[in-house]
Amino acid sequence: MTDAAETGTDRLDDDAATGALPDAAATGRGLPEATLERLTVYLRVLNAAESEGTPTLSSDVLAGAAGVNSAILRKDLSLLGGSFGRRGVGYDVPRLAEHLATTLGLRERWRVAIVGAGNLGRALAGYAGLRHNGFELTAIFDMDPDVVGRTINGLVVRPAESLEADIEAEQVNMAVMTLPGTAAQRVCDRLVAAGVRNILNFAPVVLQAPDGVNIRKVDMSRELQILAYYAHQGIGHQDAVPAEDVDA
Amino acid sequence: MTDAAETGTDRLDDDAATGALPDAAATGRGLPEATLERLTVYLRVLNAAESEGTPTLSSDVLAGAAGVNSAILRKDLSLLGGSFGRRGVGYDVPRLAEHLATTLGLRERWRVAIVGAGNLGRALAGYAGLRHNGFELTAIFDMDPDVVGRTINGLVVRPAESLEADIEAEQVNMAVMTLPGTAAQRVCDRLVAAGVRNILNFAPVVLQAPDGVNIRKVDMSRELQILAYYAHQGIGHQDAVPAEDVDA
DNA sequence: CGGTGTGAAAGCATTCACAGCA
DNA sequence: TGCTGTGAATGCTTTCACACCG
Repeated sequence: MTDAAETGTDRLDDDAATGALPDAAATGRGLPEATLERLTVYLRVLNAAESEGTPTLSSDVLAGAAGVNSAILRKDLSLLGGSFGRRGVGYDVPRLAEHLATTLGLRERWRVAIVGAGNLGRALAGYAGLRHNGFELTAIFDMDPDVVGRTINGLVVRPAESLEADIEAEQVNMAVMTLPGTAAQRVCDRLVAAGVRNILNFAPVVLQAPDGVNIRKVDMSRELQILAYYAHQGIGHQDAVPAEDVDA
Repeated sequence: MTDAAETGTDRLDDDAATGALPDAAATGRGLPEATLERLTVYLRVLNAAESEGTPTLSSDVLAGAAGVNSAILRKDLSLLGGSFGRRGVGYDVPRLAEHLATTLGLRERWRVAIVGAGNLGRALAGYAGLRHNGFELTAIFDMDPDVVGRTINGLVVRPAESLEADIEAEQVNMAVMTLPGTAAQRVCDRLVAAGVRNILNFAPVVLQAPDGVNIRKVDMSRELQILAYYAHQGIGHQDAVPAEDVDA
């Protein structure tokens, strides 16, 4: 009943509740959510800088490119422990990038299954950001017999029936759910039963799952609605950088 | 240079930086970001309950279905001003739903253009959550001549060249960017120049935009990376409800 | 100097706990 | 009695400001 029943050709939604960890920051493990979100942005900027051969970046420049102020960037990096900057110089780009990637767990091997081969599932299957960073797309499932058997990005879409067996056989340890809200909770239960402990959910539904299962939600209609709110109420929310000249 | 260059068949990414408003809460306008995110979830649950004919919902039940605790739900609703619950009974479902929708600006008419007709753009075009809630999909644009002219969900894909003219002619006031990172900043500039002040960005890029432009970002690779972090570091982040029996 | 790293202060958000109304 | 609405307390996050180093 928690299900807003979004059905149709596509399978969508995005969101990310802000569950804080029990105890966090200062320990080196257990970084604050807010910091984690920024780390992913820093990493992206660093990767871009690295592939351009930029050797170092000051906190001002890096922060500008990431759309945050430099104080919080330095604080974020200080939570990571090691010292990656040199005073008077800046941060060593490759070293910091590597450290961030490791901290985020991107040096592990993530075997990802996509469940739901609609437009959104196909979009994700071809998404470069998935293929990079240690994410290995292993399987795509769908319930629709017309879709099963088709090839997407080199992978044959498999029937939902083989979910459990394939997940175990291929050691899938991360799942992306791109399916209608009506099917989401059932599929989630099956994924969990099959041993998956990490789920990225695009269905517009609040999933119930046992403790120990990591779930994140991406909810596009949430983002649209919040945008509508800011547009409606006095214009002027800014999520982007206020037109400063920033360019790593 | 802030661009991580994600290219390919699809056009993806999701994220949402947490830009707080200047002064917020208590005034009735300017609700905290965190509250806004939850309001959209409450609204979804309320809509579901309403279409099932449930007349009232207690804060415990509503909170459970939304995946939050009841204290924060009551606090969130109290920020809205009006009193929508009756002590000893609960909240009047249709009344509260209507109030939330109005507060979020969903009773305005939003004329939305999608820029980028890849898989992700197509997924969004067919997304029921867009058609509901006052969002009216007005136009879809793409740069690829092979895609221009195709019909998606009843709309013919238009060439990027006509972006400015069409936006003005059809009074588009909200844009969704589902295109590669490499094109994102240029398109954003054009949208802003054409008068669009509300943008939902799926490209994996930090956009620069002048003050007064509302931008939100949805970044899937961010969500994947944060999931990887929790999976890597001691398992156990929970974003879903810890398997309580909640069902509106 | 220029720029990092970090305590201490300020600002937000969440939780508690209870008064008050139906 | 049951459940809302809300001040007060707690706990996070961000910002400030400055010591310290190359």
